[in-house]
Amino acid sequence: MSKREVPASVKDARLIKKRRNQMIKGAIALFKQKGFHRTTTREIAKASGFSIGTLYEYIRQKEDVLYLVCDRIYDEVRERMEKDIDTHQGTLESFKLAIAHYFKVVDELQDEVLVMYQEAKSLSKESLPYVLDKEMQMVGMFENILKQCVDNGVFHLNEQEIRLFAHNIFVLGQMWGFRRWALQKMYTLDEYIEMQTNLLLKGILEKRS
Amino acid sequence: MSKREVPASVKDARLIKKRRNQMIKGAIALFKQKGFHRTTTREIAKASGFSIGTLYEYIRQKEDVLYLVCDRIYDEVRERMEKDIDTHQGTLESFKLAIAHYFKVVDELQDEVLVMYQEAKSLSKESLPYVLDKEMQMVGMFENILKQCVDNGVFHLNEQEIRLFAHNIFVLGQMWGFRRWALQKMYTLDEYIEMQTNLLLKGILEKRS
Amino acid sequence: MSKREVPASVKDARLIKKRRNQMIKGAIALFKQKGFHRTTTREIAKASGFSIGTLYEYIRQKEDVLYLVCDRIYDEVRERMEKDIDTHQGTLESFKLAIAHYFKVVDELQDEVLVMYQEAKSLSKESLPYVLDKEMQMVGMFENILKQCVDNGVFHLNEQEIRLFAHNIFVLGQMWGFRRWALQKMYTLDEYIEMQTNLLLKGILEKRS
Amino acid sequence: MSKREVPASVKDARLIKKRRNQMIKGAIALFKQKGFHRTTTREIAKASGFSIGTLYEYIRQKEDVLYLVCDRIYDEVRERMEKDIDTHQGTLESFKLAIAHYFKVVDELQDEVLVMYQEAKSLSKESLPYVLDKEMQMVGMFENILKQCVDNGVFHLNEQEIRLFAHNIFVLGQMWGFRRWALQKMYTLDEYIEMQTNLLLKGILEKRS
DNA sequence: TATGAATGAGCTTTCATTCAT
DNA sequence: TATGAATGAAAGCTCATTCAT
Repeated sequence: MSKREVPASVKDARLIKKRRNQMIKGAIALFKQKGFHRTTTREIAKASGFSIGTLYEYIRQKEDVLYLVCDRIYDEVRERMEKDIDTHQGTLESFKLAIAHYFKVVDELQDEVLVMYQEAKSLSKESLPYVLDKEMQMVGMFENILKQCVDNGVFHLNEQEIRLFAHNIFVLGQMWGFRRWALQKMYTLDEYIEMQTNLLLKGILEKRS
Repeated sequence: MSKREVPASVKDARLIKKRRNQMIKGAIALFKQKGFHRTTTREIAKASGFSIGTLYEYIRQKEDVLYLVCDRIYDEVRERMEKDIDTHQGTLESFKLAIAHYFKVVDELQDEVLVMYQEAKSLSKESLPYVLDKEMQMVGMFENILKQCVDNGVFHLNEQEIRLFAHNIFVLGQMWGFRRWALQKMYTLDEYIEMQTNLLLKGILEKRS
Repeated sequence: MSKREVPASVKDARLIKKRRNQMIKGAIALFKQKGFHRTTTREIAKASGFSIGTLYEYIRQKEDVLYLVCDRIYDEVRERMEKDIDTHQGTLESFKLAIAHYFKVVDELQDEVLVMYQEAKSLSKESLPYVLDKEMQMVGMFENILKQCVDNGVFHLNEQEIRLFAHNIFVLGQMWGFRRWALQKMYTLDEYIEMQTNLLLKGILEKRS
Repeated sequence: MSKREVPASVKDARLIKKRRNQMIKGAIALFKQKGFHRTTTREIAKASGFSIGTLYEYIRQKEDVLYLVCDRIYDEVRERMEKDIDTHQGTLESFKLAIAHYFKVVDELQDEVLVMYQEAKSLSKESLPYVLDKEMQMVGMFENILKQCVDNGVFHLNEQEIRLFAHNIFVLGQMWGFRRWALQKMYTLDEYIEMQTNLLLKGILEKRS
């Protein structure tokens, strides 16, 4: 799985990359403002700095733009996560740092995350699985971190609990973005991170000893 | 706030209620399948059992249908919650029951909740606040339950924590619906309820004393 | 010719008269504002003080309203003309008075005249002749006045000239209404009357001896 | 003032000119038959020789077509007037020629003039002033001619009279078109010109000397 | 490769007219 | 006679997509 090939008429791979970068950048800006459906292909072309004809040299359908955008956003998030996080330590501290870092990445990319969050459902039956797969990889990252901690005896969680917990972390992170209208009025990002970390951890830390 | 009046050309209030019920029912079925944007007004009319002309006797714009749908879904959720839940007991057991009940309601209405979840953002700047307001009322319900428990000494939480916790409960409930493609493959509803309740509770229960 | 029967479902002639009066009054007010095409039958019904269903008890088609309106406006103009003008004197003074009076009537009914002027063209091929016929009767009135004057030796005009002159008077009167955006900024009604009368008269008054 | 820019999506100015010419020609033909309101945009597109989509590449709204049509007709009328008329001579003969020429132009373009005459009022508040301005320029042309004659002592008229007279000429010219159902049955164009010229002139020629 | 004019299916919305009550 | 809910044809307009240049 991992990547759906979006066919282009143009051959030059270098050019494809360049043009698609322009396209993704322009499209995200537009999708933020008006959503996928209310954005026209002409607008995307214009925001990308080329003509509508050129746009269609690099995609087949409008929906391809959405796929490329979603794909890119996940790459971006994962890249930032991987750059700064060591998922293999398996200590309480590394777990806390991972959460904090993830929440910060969501905060930085909150517009992008929101776009993907709201528009991914408009992907075709064909494209959606690729994006969901990427999402599961992100969740999988949290699973791995948790597993390391469990292996090290920091937490006691079974397989099922690890999975659910990873989902919770993933969603509570996104929540900072998609419920910003409520949350960001009440807390700073740091407060949010601290409170959520506490709540999450208290739930699973071994309390007897 | 509480309700935006959607203007109708027809005067008979009873009829408005009846027709709008048909409309909401038809629209939800369609929005489930194809989303708001891909559903046409003609389809809505047809699914509602009347003509396109009649549809427009009961709304002014397509978007009104979406508002009506969102509004109804929240009423439905709240109604079911209120019917079976006593929010004033302030006991651990009542808290657990409230969560379990909420999760069950989300499960029963999962299509509806998903629709509202995914499409609400397409509401106009004018309508959105009304829907967000309803959402905050739901969150407020959890806040109240938590407050009662805190007052009774069941939990120790400050104002900020209560609020965040209420949001978490709300979102983790919805999560059962909007991440069903992952979660419902892994757990039954009862398992989900039990595990989440555990995780949530362990985080806040007073452990020593 | 003289009148086209607009069929009504209702039998009671008295009622027909009453309802049509309401209708004409309401319609004129609306046509003034927005023209015939932009006025809906619902608006006409409402402005008339009854329901759309009732409206259609007294007409067959929307266009009938326009016909009734045009018909009424001509009656109104003619009625006012006939009330105050003696067309049989054949003196210079009576001619001047007739013109002045006509111009004053146009001024008083300028909205109505404008409506008829602008909308009559929307009448069907069937109705239009009846309205044009009424218009010709008005022109005929001026012809008669002119003829009397010619018979009395006040003017020297042949048949052709009388006819054209009557048209000129008719149109220059209406002009006060339909070019009001220009004329009424430059002249008062009295100035307009005086100047036009002078110009008209100098052209035909016997100048020698 | 002088011209309202009607925005086009297409950039090639040459093409815009060409397509709009087709459009204007097609639209005039249709407006003649059925008026602006009863003509559909699809009909205009078809009569112009292109698709509805293409039509909207060259205008923004249906009303723009009407504006373009009115604008063109005035240009056409003025162009023809300017080509053959010297407005600066200030002789009786040149005045007569100007009237005759104007009446002939109205006769040649009588369908166009009629269209503009009947439909201009359907222009939006935004466009109308531009058309009225053009109309005033035409009237201004007659004013100038009259002024020259007054300066040369051919007529004795004050400012106010010149203005009114110019309006009269303008309207009596149009009258040949918009009352053709009556006038053109009674007179030939030449007769009409001669009679109107006589009536107009006798009114203002200096009679004593 | 890049362009942008052309296309037309399809959208939302309106409104004259009907007819059961 | 009066009502107004129901209808659906038809309107204006948009926009994803194509293709000749």
